[in-house]
Amino acid sequence: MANKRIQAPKGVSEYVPPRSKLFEFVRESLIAPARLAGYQLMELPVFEDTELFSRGVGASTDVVTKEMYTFTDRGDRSITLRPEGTAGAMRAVIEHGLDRGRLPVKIWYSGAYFRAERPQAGRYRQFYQVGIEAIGLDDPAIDAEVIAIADAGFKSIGLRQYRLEITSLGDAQSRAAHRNELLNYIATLDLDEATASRALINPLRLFDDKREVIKNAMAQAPLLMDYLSVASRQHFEKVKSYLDALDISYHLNPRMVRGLDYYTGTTFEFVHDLLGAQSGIGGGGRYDSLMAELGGQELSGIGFGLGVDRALLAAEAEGVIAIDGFVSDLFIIPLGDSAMQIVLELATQLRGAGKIVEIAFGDRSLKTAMKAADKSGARNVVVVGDQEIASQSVELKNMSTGVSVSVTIESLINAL
RNA sequence: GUGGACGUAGCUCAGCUGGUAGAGCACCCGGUUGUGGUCCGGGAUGUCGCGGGUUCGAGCCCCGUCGUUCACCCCA
Repeated sequence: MANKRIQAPKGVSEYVPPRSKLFEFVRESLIAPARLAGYQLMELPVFEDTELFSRGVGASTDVVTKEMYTFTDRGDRSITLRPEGTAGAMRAVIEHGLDRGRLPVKIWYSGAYFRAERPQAGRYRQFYQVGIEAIGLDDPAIDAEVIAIADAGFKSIGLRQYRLEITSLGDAQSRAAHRNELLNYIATLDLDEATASRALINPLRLFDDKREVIKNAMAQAPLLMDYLSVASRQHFEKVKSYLDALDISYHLNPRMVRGLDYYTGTTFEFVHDLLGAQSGIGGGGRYDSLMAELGGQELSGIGFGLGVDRALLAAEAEGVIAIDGFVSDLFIIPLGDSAMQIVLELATQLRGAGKIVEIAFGDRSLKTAMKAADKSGARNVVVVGDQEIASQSVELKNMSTGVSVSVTIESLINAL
């Protein structure tokens, strides 16, 4: 009886050579600007107490109500695979007392997140995000800095065909004032049951509906932007002026809706043109009450999450990155067993000096080994046999020019 | 979760109105004596996603299932 072939779980994204190199490049590029701005790493668990998300992300959100991987562990605890990064980061900040220390707390993180959705292009059940959080400052300048960091990441990959959309969700009083007006307006509409019940949970959702009928119906709906309190309005105006000063272009989108309940004030989203239905490559915003909600100090914060999978897809769609061959510095071909011992040692030495060095294993013919060297993408090749061991020198062959030069084994490192 | 399309060698795909599988690329070996990329010769590879059904006979038809993909939904 043949063994059943085991496949990866449905909808996970995975990266294997040679494309994994692009993934690595994209992930590192996205987070590099945060490092340069003084953000520090936080490495967190991929699973948390379920309550962290129902309280932090919001019990009414789709993410919490129907997309979480929740299970009971052996100690009868309800555990959930993290669907996003901010709640866990806040939990850790509070647990380690960072919110009682020097402010702002500036952290970055990177890793896998989980959502049990139906898979689609750019939407996976396990996906990768990098994110940052800046906690403990209300200064609109840091809103602009956070947005600028995300933008710098995308730009450094070479992405061009994306746009930044921003809005302000205001403070609690702004939203309360608007919510009443909006519900009154929605009450005048003739909606199907599903839409109506969604509207009751979060009326802002209707702004995001893609159906033409709803779009038209919502065209005259009151906008939150027009109900901002004086403080919220001033804050948002400042953020915009800083973005202008940074020469970061943005589109005001007063109808933007975010799926996580904790967002307040400045909120933003990066949308890419070439990605189909799953076009958001990153997003984030300010959260005024999340820290307190999770039992920490009453501090406001702002952060973002950028989709590594989608940024990679976008970069490929734009043709700004492509798989190139693997390149190494040196390929060493040992002839015979005593040569192998020396080569093993030599390779270790060169690698210690930071050189990428591969060895021809398997005792194959020289011709075959040369072919292997060619295919490996090595810039240089040396053969080590009895002659070389006796003379302590090797012919260093440049694979692109075909030219060899004689160098002593000792000085090989300088010749690479 | 709902609906549509798809699932044949590592990859891209072909396979006529059902008669038990092929191409290109890639891969492996060789073209003698210690040097690759071209060329020539040779070679391996698939339980045709999986399970069941119809049939004398199924990669081709039917059902189920798993997966992929696109849209809805949702969002990174």
